[in-house]
Amino acid sequence: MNTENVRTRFAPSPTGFMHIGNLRTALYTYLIAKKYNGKFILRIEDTDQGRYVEGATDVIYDTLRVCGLNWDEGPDIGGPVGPYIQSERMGIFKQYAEELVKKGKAYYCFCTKERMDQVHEEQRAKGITPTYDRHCRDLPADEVRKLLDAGTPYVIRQRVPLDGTTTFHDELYGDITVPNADLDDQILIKADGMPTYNFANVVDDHLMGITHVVRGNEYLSSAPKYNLLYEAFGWEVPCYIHVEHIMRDETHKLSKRDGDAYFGDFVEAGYYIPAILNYIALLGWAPKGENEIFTLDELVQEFDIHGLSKSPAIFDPLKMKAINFEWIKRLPLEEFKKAALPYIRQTCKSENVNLDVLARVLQPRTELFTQIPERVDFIDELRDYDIDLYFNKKMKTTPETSLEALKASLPLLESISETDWTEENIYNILSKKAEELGVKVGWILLPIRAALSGKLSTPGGGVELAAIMGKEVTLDRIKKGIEKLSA
RNA sequence: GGCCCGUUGGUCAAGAGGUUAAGACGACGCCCUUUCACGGCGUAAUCAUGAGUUCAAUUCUCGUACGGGUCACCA
Repeated sequence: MNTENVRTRFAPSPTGFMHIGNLRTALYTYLIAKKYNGKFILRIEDTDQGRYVEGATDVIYDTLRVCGLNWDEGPDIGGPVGPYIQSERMGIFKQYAEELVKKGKAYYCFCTKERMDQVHEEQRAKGITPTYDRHCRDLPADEVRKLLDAGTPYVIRQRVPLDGTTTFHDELYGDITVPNADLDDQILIKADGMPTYNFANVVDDHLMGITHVVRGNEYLSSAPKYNLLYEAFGWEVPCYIHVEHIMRDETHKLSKRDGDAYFGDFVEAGYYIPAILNYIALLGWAPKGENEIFTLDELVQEFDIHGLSKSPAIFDPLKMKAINFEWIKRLPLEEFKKAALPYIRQTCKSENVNLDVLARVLQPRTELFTQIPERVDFIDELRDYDIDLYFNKKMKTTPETSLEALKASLPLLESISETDWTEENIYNILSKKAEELGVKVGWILLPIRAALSGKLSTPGGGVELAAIMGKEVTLDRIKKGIEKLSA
């Protein structure tokens, strides 16, 4: 594979959403460019007027930016081979098609849409694959001239060889050979003078000097026709890398219907962006070593197209969550705190909260940031809870023993001053008491945790919660617990 | 249906003729433990199928099954 002067491109259509599969293609494309110190180019393919969506281009920009997939050339920053928006390139394709006509590799076709519909229908009725019947392929030159002069609407079609085979090379799949007889004389220039996607793609990629084309597997079947086009022009064929789809299950692609197919969905769901990138990189690609956690820069180092998979990969939300969790755990505490704060503040508005301790206990148990609000909601307000909370088999606690424990703790905690209200001091004084009483420290701490939170599961144990919530709230809730247990 | 591609545990996957067939997620069990977790240790679980080549096939070849893709004046 050529690795000199690498130029790759990501060429999305602005649909208003960034499908996770598309983003993965963008990522791989970016990685190849960066790996070989090449250029990553962004080209917007917006020629489908019918599909125009307001603001859709911004979704592309924003997504790539927040992911760190920065492009070296593109519509907004320009570059030597612009314009980078396909709709602004419409004028340049027809001459290339006409060049092909001159070379005998393409021809004018005057068949109407209506005729084609009819032909296709008849073909289908006969059970044959609908293709162009090559009605205009061998029209005499003077007749073509006459029709053209008369202003007859026409399209330009590719003149595919009638026999022989075409072979193209894919970096992953190797050589793939197909009989030319199976290839259709596809339209290059439509009746409105605009190029078809397939044609514009070939011309643009060449004009932009693209050396590596990463695209979805759905283009595998049209690749031979691309090759024929490159050959007809005498252009160098780029290196193809076709990547398989991301599936929801064995038989279905991950699609918008699943509600979790778009990048934005995952951000909203509380995923950390570098973790999203990390996971999708792994879907269909395997690193050499055993490490699975990579930053974007590390991916650039590690990436190798030979680790790409030739079969579709099923998207596993569980694994993605695990990767996200791993990322969160590895975050420096300060960074975690910063990212978690907005989520904490959704349900915990209190100012008298030790955020450092809270962040610290939260971090190793946060898989998704969106899990945070529910987990800290007890801090502001203690909701009524069931007395069963005080039963714990392992520590041998019951509501009765808990009452004892709380009563014993209260004066001790009261004796700690506001300024000495630290985890260490709280723990020491309570564990000493436990020792005195000849019980496990949990015998005291479990009831405290229950009284402070009213919950079965909390971030941190009794000591941490007391430290997080402060002396005043702690004492208040322990008193409430004593009341409840005394009733 | 024609053509093209693919098929290793539940999932992602390593492997590129001879391996105890990695690792991760998940599951299960044990340990640790001031809850739930985290963490540590361990267990179970995979080469779609038939034939051929070979001293030897997960690995090479062919067939079969299954799955996907593609057959537009859409991109």
